[in-house]
Amino acid sequence: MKNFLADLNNDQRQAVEALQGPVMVIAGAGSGKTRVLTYRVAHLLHQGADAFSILALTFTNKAAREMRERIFKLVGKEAGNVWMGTFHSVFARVLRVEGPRLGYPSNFTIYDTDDSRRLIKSLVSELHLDPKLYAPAVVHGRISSAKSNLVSAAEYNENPEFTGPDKQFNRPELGRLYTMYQMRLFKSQAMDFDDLLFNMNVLLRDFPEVLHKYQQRFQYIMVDEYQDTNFAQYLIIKKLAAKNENICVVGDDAQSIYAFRGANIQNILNFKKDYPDYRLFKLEQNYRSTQVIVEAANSIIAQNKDQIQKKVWTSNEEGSKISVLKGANENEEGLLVARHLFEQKMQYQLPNNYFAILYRTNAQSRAMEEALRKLNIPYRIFGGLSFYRRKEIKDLVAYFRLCINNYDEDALRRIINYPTRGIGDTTLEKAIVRAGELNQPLWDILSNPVSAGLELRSNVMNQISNFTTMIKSFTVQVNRLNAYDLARQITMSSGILRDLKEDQTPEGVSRVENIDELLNAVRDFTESDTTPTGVETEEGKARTLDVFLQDIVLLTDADEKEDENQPGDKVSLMTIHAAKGLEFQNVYIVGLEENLFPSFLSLNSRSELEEERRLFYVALTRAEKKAVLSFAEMRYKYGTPSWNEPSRFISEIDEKYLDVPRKKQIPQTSLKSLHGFDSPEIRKTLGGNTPELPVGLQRREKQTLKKIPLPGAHPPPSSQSATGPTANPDEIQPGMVVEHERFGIGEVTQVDGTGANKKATVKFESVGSKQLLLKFAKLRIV
DNA sequence: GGAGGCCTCGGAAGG
DNA sequence: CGAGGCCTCC
Repeated sequence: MKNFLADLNNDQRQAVEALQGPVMVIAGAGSGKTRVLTYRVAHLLHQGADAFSILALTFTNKAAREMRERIFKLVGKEAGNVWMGTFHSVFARVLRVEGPRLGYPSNFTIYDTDDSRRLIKSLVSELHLDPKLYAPAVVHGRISSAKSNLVSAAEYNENPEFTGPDKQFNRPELGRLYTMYQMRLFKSQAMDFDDLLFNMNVLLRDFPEVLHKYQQRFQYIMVDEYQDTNFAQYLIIKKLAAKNENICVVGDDAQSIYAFRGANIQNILNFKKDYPDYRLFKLEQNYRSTQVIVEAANSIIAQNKDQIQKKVWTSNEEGSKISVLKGANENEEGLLVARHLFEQKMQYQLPNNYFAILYRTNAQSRAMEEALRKLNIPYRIFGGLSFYRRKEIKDLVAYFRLCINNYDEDALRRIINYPTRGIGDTTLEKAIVRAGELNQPLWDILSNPVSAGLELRSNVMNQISNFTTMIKSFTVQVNRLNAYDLARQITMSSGILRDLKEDQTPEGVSRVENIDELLNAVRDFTESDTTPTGVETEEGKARTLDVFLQDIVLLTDADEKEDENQPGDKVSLMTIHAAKGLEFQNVYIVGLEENLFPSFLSLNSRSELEEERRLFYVALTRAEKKAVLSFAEMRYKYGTPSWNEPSRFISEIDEKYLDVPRKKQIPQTSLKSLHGFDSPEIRKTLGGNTPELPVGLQRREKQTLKKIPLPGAHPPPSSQSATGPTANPDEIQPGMVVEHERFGIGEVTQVDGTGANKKATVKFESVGSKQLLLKFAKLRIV
């Protein structure tokens, strides 16, 4: 057996070997975080742990897949039995089993964000509310935020803390919308993404036998990117881990960039409060980047107040300094970047895929694309519309959904008249009203229109009957045919393909190709032994369409393979958010201007500004060898020109890491001339700068959303543990009286192990007996 | 039901 | 400026 622990440095190995008890690993950028997680799982398996008792949670399918592959390389096929996946996929899997306790069938449908918004839009219209005030995205955001904080619709409506701001913003019906939204989801036998976490919490809260069962099953729990967890996720982990407390969370507070979508950095800062006898490991050696990049990144992040102290360092080469490019406008910036990239590529003979261009907002990609095209440099943009969110795919998938779950109202409404079959808005409207009056699902009304008292012309009645009969004929096949055969049958008989083929434009042809691509994916699934998200299908379990469908809603564009029509060696273009977790030899961070990066929306609060700074930290630490920063003196924003100073983040980097003395490259004179140019007169003639009022309104909305308090919320973080004079581990002997910074005075009753593994059993006056690893316990001999 | 004109609005994005 | 939603008109 290969001693794979030898592949690890000292800190990594300790984190891997600390299998029992609560463990927090603070992993600096590029410090081998994934390595620790994967080796930990491998080590657990080598130590005899049952693969089925290990739960490893990630935020993206990609991270889960990569981890699984790496564990497979270390331990072989046993890796397939580890519960490994995203929060959503793992708990969806549990809810397929336990959902009936909450009244959901095990084949419940999962609504994605688009489905949820469509439902809200329809509710707003049914209630005759102002669609501008109750924009689906706003309403959904508020509901989502409540659910992420485990606030139910009933609690929401009772609590003025939520309803107050709604009234204030002229949206008094928001609570009612939340209630109705949940009712409609339930009637559709559907959960949205937030429900997967919310309902998992309900299960663990209300069903002690379920709690017990999964506490028993998941003996070892690991969580990646812990700094990104929200309250609902935090509480699930805490409950599941409560019995064994074999919980290991890995993260980096310096890379927390998702507070805006509910991530709560307090979860990482307060781990020590939840698990007072936790062990903390810091991975501080960076293996990715040059000294210049590591040190420059350190000098940036040092400006933040909220952080866990650590010193990231590297033994890599010093490397070349960070270049700064200045363009007169965004197009010139693009050209300078493209030229610089081209020169690097030629000088060092590098492939295109060694380069990435990172930006703050998607809109910045255009200038970069144009410049790259001019120089014939191939590129790939990440972060477009995901395959499964395209209209033609959602339409066909809606057929699949409706066949599997006849009560899926969103799917029903989406396809009842697509392709056109004479069941128009008026008819649908009547049926919906009737469904409301009888409090019955829309599907039941349409299945029995006569007994429901629907009065329609006979040919419309016929069309409805044809439609429901067709769907039912598919439904009975779900368990008889394999996924591919049924999917093909639906595609052919529904008329979708015929409809799409009528459109001979390039877009139309591409839509037909996409349908083919979806069918290929179904065939792959039918013939393979894993689901689309990579979970192994159970032995002997049929590859039916419902199993396929359960999975694909959890996929995103990040899970898609490269365009097969245009494979090859390309420069990567993406937002910094999308670049998290990736690395490139050469990284360009563009658009480094005040009001863009940091975003003007972040400038009013320290915490938001600090998140922008962490974002810049993430961007810089993606680079292995060379980082280049660029900015434009002027760029068009919404069609009007705007002038901004170079970003503060450039000047926050210690000058010695920049390859041009900053005084020359971004000289004060330049700033002055910028100011001179940006005179009120000029702004006036050019039609002003950015709009002000809508921005202000937006900001306030966001802040009230964030005000939703967390039930059982954490107190604010405390400072790091003090480092007083501590005893050498060798001195500790049984019988000694020692003092621990947190547990107080106690007597050493036993000492085991040697070296780094040496631990003492101490009987404390206040908290009783504790086992402490002496390397970390910081005991003072009294 | 679809084409075309008009209006509005603009952050980052996992599942 | 440009994308997307909505309305109108055929």
